[in-house]
Amino acid sequence: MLKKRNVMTIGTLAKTAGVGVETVRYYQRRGLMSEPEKPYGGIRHYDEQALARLHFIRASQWLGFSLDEIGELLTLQDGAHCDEARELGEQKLTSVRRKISHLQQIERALNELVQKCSAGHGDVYCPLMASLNDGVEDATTDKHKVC
Amino acid sequence: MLKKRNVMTIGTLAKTAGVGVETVRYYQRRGLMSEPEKPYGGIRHYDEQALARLHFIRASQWLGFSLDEIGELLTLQDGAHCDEARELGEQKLTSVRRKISHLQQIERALNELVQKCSAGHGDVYCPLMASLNDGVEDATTDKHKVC
DNA sequence: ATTGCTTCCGTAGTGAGGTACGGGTCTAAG
DNA sequence: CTTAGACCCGTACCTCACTACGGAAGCAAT
Ligand SMILES: [Zn+2]
Ligand SMILES: [Zn+2]
Ligand SMILES: [Zn+2]
Ligand SMILES: [Zn+2]
Repeated sequence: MLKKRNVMTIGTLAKTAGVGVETVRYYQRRGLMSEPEKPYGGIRHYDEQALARLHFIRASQWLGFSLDEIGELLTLQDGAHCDEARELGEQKLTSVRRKISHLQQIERALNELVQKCSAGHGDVYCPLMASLNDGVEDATTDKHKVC
Repeated sequence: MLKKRNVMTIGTLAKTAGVGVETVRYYQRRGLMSEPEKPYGGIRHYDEQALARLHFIRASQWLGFSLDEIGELLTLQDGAHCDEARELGEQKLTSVRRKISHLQQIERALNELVQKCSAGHGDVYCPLMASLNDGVEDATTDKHKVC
């Protein structure tokens, strides 16, 4: 794993960025990274630009962007289109907030069910199971259609 | 769509429960629902038990259970194993809470990026893009490995 | 009786984001 | 010089929860 001053093989690149080799090749197939020219009969080498690109992809991915959206972000990377990139970011922020409130709804419902069950119902029907059979009351059908 | 006193065809059942016919058949293949006996050369009919089962599945699914987990829940449905079902519920609750805090982390990071960008950086580098290139600082790599 | 919607049944495809395999070629260490 | 371990490349496979397809047969209305 000698990287002669920012020149790496695909394996070193992948390990440095914390992804698998196959993942890098997959990003290349998706058009998110370019494949360097191969010296005659030799092995491709990658520089720190490639590493930066991998960082960009993983960071964007962590923020919730899909690989398609990341492709779009990459075309806006030149700095001249930062308002469009910000627009994408705002949309993603909205969708993240929607996901959070969806999960919080679920959290409340689930917590209530577990509480009711563990509050000891003496050999009568289990309110947890009963609620599942009834459809978790109004929580599921009604509100889920909204979000 | 005549349901002669709680007897339905698969299509009526599906529509009543708000799912597709194919979905019902898929649940049958998964072993989550049983397939009623078919009268000679005729059409299977479903009763309200089947409908209740569909409600159970969709409610559990809404709470974040996978179809495999729902299969497990169904075997605990008899009321004698409600502590085991509650255990599953508690695990799911934990995982939902983990997801929420994960998303909240993302929400903070994304919000900060968008704010910094829209606060007008006069034709200099865009902090949003810069952060993506750098890996969104400590947020991504470090903390994501924890959760 | 003919049209036209369902049901029945098996198989196959979707999307997202990879992961695995297999056979060939390179290269570095011993 | 040999051999272990990368690399190269295409293709297939994976999970999850559906969704679609295709052809035969049933059932209801016109
Ligand atoms: Zn209980
Ligand atoms: Zn929802
Ligand atoms: Zn900007
Ligand atoms: Zn995480």
